[in-house]
Amino acid sequence: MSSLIAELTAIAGAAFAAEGLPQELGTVQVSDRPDLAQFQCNGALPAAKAAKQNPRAIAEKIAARLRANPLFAKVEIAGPGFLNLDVTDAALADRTGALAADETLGAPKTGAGKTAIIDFGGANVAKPMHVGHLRSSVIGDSLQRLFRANGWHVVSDVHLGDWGLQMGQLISEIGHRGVAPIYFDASYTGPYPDQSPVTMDDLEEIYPAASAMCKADPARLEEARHATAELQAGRPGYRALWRHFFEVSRVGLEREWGSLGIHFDLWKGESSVDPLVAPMIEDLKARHIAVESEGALVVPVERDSDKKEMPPLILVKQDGAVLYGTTDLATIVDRVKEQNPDLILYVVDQRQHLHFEQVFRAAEKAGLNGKAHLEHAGFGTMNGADGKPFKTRAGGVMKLYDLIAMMTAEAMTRLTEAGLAADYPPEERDDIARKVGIGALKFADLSNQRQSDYIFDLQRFTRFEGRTGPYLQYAAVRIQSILRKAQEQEFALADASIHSPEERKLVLQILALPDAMAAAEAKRAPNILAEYVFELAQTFSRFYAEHHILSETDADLRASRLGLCKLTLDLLTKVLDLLGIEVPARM
RNA sequence: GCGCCCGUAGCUCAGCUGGAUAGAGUGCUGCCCUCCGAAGGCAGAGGUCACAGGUUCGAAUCCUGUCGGGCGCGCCA
Repeated sequence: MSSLIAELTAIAGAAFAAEGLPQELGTVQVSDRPDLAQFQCNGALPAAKAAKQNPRAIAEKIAARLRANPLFAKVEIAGPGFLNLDVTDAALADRTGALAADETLGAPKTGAGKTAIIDFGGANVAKPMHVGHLRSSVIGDSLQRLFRANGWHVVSDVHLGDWGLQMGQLISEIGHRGVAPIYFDASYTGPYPDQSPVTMDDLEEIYPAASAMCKADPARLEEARHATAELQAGRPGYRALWRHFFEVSRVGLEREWGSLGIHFDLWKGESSVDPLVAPMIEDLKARHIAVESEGALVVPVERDSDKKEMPPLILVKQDGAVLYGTTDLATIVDRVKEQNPDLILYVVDQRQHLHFEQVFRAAEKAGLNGKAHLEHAGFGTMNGADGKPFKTRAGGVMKLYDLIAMMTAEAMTRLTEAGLAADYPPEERDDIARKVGIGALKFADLSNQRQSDYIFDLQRFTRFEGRTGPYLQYAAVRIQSILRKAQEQEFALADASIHSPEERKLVLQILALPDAMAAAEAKRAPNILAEYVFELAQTFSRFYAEHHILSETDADLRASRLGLCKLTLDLLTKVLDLLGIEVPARM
């Protein structure tokens, strides 16, 4: 099914075409002036400009054609030539019934038959997740949910950082500590123990220590570099140890993302494409796409049209090691071979934009990307109240785990203050606090425009008033409560019909969902969904404040209003789900 | 030095493929619970859309410049 806006646009487009004007001029949008009309079409203005005619005269011709269509309750010309349109209540109710009957709630099928790989998460093996991973995870997860809902075949990939120097640093540090000598015995050929010699907690302690050691002592750094090279060359003991790091980390990371309701289809990493690197380099050299420069092997990616300096992508550095641009390129080769995607979307910090531009150019130059459109959906940083990247009070990097604990604790405080869930079992209270805390964090993050930085404000995010996650969860819970009572009284539900301005506005907002989903996908912008769902809740509140529902004595009217409640709840739940936010059963 | 992003209400932010009176939340003032969860609803005050030019019938939106802020710029990821 198509959206109402799409239907109106098609009708208006046909009217323009019938007048010998471009069909695209028929674009219909929700009116900027809801006091004047439900929808508007501005096409007569550019048409007049091109044809050097009076816009009102053109608008009049279009209006005459539209008036012949019984769909419209009103077709008016206003101002310099705006077409103001109202749709009949019968048509609105009809479209609403169709949307309610559709199990996807009218999701636009923009991705039908297409495959997207979404690369997000950005975590590293052996390192705990911190606030820097929050946005990639939350935005990437919302995009994977949205793309799936819109009919895409989505493959999400964490693309772990698991193959660089940090691995060599860990290995050499463990060697020095002598906690697992068997892995360092060059004469031993295995098998190696199944049980990891280190836990995630160990790694969290060892990694910073190893990193500091390498910084302080050039000899240790050299050792780490050597260990990295040996690992990549396949030394059995190091490979076995690395496998332990990977598995131990994976368990920890899955638990952490799991607590946020985030899941990945693939747990690949830089190491996964290691076997593809050497053949790829040989291929690029043979085709003279990769050339030698200052002792390194690079792919020049500058173009004549560049306004800025565009450094080449370095594939192999002077010492023979490969860089993350190399593994990124090999990952494209792997993805094209495995999935043949139409789109590869990288949800990574905006500061890496130049890097991705280099990688994409190199991939396109070498024809490695198949039919895939390569796109970097960058995002800004989460800052503290001082406008600088968010830190703990002590000034250190805040772990994601601690941030979530903080949000959950604050949510519990708010619930207690409001006297909510007071007599529920403790486990349920904890569960509600967790959902509210995470919902607050996700909604705050996702309601900002993706590219811009934003300021973390614990108090503001967890409020139940205003534009917050908790407010939306509360709105949904309140409707659930109404429906529960309706069920207890065995009240019937019916398709929505329109008897008042508040009902009409709510129906119009409901019918706009497919457009919000399409726009959010096109711009890779979850904030469009966040805005939509907030407006939906607000529109419902106005309807709710104005009308009796359970206490309505006219049974047909009551059934229609209950139907509207149910549909609103379904949409609220669905859009919150697209944002990765759960609604508690009660609170 | 070169380049990218940003500057909108006291505060936090939308809006930016040009279009009618620039929006929301919060904060402030006032009104609304003998009825479904008032964590709500209604109303009001609050803006030279950083500044200066330009294009256009029309600019927060496009172009140029200035000022202010953030970020990036070959062998880290």
